[in-house]
Amino acid sequence: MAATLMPNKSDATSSSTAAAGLSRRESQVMDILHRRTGATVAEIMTDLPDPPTYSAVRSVLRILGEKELIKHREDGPRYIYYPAKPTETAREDILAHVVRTYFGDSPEQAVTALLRMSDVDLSEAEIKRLRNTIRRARQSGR
Amino acid sequence: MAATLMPNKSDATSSSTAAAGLSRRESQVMDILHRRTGATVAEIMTDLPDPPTYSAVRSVLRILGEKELIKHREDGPRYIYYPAKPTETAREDILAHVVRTYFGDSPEQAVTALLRMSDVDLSEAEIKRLRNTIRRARQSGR
DNA sequence: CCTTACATGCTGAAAATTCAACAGTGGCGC
DNA sequence: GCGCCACTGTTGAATTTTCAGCATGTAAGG
Repeated sequence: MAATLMPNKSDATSSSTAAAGLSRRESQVMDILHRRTGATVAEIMTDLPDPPTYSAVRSVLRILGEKELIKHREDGPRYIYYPAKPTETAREDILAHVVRTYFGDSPEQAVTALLRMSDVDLSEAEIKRLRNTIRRARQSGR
Repeated sequence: MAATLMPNKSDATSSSTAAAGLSRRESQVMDILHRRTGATVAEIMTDLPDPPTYSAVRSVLRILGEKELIKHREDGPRYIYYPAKPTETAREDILAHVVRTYFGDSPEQAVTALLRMSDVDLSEAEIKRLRNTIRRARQSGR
């Protein structure tokens, strides 16, 4: 049943960094943290679009910390910041958001777009693995 | 000067609404516009997380217009706003961003996550279509 | 023809975000 | 031991974002 993914729960936007209620800079930093699986302030600063000062980055980091969206671990003299929730969790959230927002709640269409977008990069092995995944889904699901 | 000052070559984050340089509200509105394929101010207001006043929405719309991110068409007495660039284009942008940020540049992994996330919703017909898509990619791509 | 309802366009202010300077702390080489 | 360097912690201000009120215009209804 569940024709689509889910009936509209409530909020129109829920977790695509900014859509989740984060400011521009906050989103950018979170993205970097996910992409690098943790990073130092210097690294974050390097990856940021219009590199602000060191202090500016630290301010954003502090706010993200207060919102409990990130944690930090000591690495000798400096800190390494990383998302409080695993990237895996964030993946689901953002995929759900993207599918709902840009693909009319159709995961299949998203998959198709994904494949078409990168087909030249798909190796045979990867395609094979994909087919397995699909087969598995087909068997277990229904 | 720390050795880590690098001119930003092509920004780390670049097109996931907010990551693209939009503010929180701006992102939310753009998302709604994509999701509804055009909407009136009233509709936008309804879908917005913490519904602000009519005027507030219009302000955001005005700014988005100045940035040429949206257009509007007249529908009798009111306007219908819609993204300046087709949703199709936005899809590619955001997918590229998501894949790069959350899936280590691996489209396959994204596809897998997508399938796993929604496998129970995949109908046989859809799976079949998917397999066709994959086969096509395999043949044409390489 | 006049009134009402609802929409847009605009302006100025409140709130939030973004930023930079300054102060404090600990490690490392000299 | 002493100074130097890199880093974190904090505060206050500039900029941007977000918002609401007011003025104006147009179509529908009496």
